[in-house]
Amino acid sequence: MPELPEVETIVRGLRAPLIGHTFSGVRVEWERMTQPSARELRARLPGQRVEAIHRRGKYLVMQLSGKDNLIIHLKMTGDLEVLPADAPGHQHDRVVFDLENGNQLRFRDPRKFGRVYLTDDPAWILDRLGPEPLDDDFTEGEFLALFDRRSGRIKPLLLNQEFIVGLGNIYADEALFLAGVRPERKADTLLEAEKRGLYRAIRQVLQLAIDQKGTSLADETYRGGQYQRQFKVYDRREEPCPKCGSPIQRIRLGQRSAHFCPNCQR
DNA sequence: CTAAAATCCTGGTGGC
DNA sequence: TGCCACCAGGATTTTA
Repeated sequence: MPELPEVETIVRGLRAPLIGHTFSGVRVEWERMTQPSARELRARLPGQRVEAIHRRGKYLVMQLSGKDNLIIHLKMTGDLEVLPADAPGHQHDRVVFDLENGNQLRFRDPRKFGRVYLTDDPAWILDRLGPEPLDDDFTEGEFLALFDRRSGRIKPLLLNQEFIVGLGNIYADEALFLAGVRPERKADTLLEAEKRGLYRAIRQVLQLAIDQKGTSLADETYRGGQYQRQFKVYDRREEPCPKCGSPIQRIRLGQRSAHFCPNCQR
């Protein structure tokens, strides 16, 4: 599942092949994945050049020369790659963008959860998002302030992109392990020292994962990252905790799995 | 306002 | 071997 480190890795890889190049067409294989419609994409996208590519949370944002923004969310199983137009296609290619230089940007997504937006006003998509955990100016004090009037359990809260962006099920579990906090703890019961530890843990886990070019899982399209080798708790049910040897537990929390060490996390 | 459940999707898996 | 129920989860929508 592409989370912040995977999207960041993909963004960095797309800059060289895309920036300065111009879209010449688009083919949509699954209508529900684009907004606006495929018809409108075909009318508006051709002729627009990619001027910059950024990441905001788990969204990939391409600034285009025609004042539009092409915004893509990979959700669970999406992946993007640039290939020559005559390279063999893939069964799960859902949206294929033609470029004037003879290449294609291909959005592959077996589960069809991904989304493609074209808009001249990205605010309606991006404005609700919480702070970027790795920004230099995202301070410990700002993180502490996020807990105002928050009473739900900490794990679902970390997954809420309006609270803070970038964490998905993997890195939320890993950050909570590093901070020594149980996923089912109520947010308003965390001590200030625990919140400070969680702030550091989130930034450490995400930065290390970016350094490893993200995580590659067997049932997902995204490949190349190595962070799965660093998992301390995620997908390690009944395996020994790397700190104390206790069996890692897996529970369900907010319709998601949560992994933790019952001894090291309180 | 916040919290939590339901929803969208398909490929892989385990049980029989 | 085939069939089928079930599981994985990011973000939006619905419900409380």
